[in-house]
Amino acid sequence: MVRGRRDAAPVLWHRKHDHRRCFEDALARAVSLCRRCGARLTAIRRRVLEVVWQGHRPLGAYEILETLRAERAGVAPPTVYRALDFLLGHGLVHRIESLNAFVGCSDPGSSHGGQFLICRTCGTAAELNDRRIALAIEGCSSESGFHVHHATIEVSGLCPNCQQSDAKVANA
Amino acid sequence: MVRGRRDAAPVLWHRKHDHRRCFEDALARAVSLCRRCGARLTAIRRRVLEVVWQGHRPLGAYEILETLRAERAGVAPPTVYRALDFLLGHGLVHRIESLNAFVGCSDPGSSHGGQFLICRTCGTAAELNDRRIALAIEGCSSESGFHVHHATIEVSGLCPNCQQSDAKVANA
DNA sequence: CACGAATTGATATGTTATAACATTGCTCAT
DNA sequence: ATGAGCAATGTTATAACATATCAATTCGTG
Repeated sequence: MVRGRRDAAPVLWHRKHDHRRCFEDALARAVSLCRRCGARLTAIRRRVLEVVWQGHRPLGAYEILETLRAERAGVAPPTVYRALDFLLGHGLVHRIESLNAFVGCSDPGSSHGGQFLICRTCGTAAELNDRRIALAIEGCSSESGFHVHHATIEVSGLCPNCQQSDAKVANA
Repeated sequence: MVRGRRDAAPVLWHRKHDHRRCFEDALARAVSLCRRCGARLTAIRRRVLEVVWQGHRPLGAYEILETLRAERAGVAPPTVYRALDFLLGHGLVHRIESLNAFVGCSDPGSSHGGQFLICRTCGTAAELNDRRIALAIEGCSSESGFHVHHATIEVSGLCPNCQQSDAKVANA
């Protein structure tokens, strides 16, 4: 449970990153993952996944809804929530509890709780998946006799870019 | 930031625990803490704190509201939310993001993010405050150049009691 | 093609949280 | 004492997030 796989996370802010590329990769992985397990990545589900990925920050369900409504009439909240449930169930997106928002999973296919660094200035969220954190939590929990099912880890703070911006403002 | 102070957490489930006593202690600490920093622990705020502590599991704002309404007429949501904001601001309660609920802080006065073990069967939440977890998160974050402000850590699973109950059911 | 199951549409409603402004009541300088 | 200033609370309305329910449609399969 709560298996971390990478120690060095490919954090969003480390380098300029090709948004289109990362999004297309995610979509391709989703398609192949669904094909393998016989799940139906229908048009709506696929579109919701695209919208979530293109936002590249956690999006609220009603933000997604607005985007869909601009494309086709008559989309209602249940449509979005059902698509999100599907995507959550297949590990293609994560829910950010502290924001009531959703974000694409950067490592679908591997079973893992999400670990997120969320910038409270620019709103971007980087998915971390660090074994040390998972192990620390698993360790403490089992010392208390607690059996872990899922760990929600959401760290709020300042991303590197926004720290710089802050400094500039302070110096001005 | 996110300083853990104890390594061995006094987890709720370790022993039978005197509910009245723990609640009275919490209230006494709150009173003295507010006196020291000049904050006004008014009747409403105090009552909300009592209700939250007596629940001894995370309570939703509207659950608290119902309790208050049974005692005095005309209490509305803002009343509860304002009291909760005050209590959150002074570190007397924590918000559980994954439940949209509130729980008394077992260690007010020390600055700390909350770490919670939440049983998905009985609903109780035990506050942990483990340095190892805090350090792991601080470490990973700073490796990514991220400056931590607040860490939300909410672990869902089975408490010792409910693991036993499950086993009994399975054997029956 | 017809069947059953999964998906989506449509409407209504439940749940959580805050905005906005009026009122009360306390403190403190005069 | 007294009233200006401010913090707290009351009151109403509404925003934001989420789900229940049932009808209609679509899709894969025999």
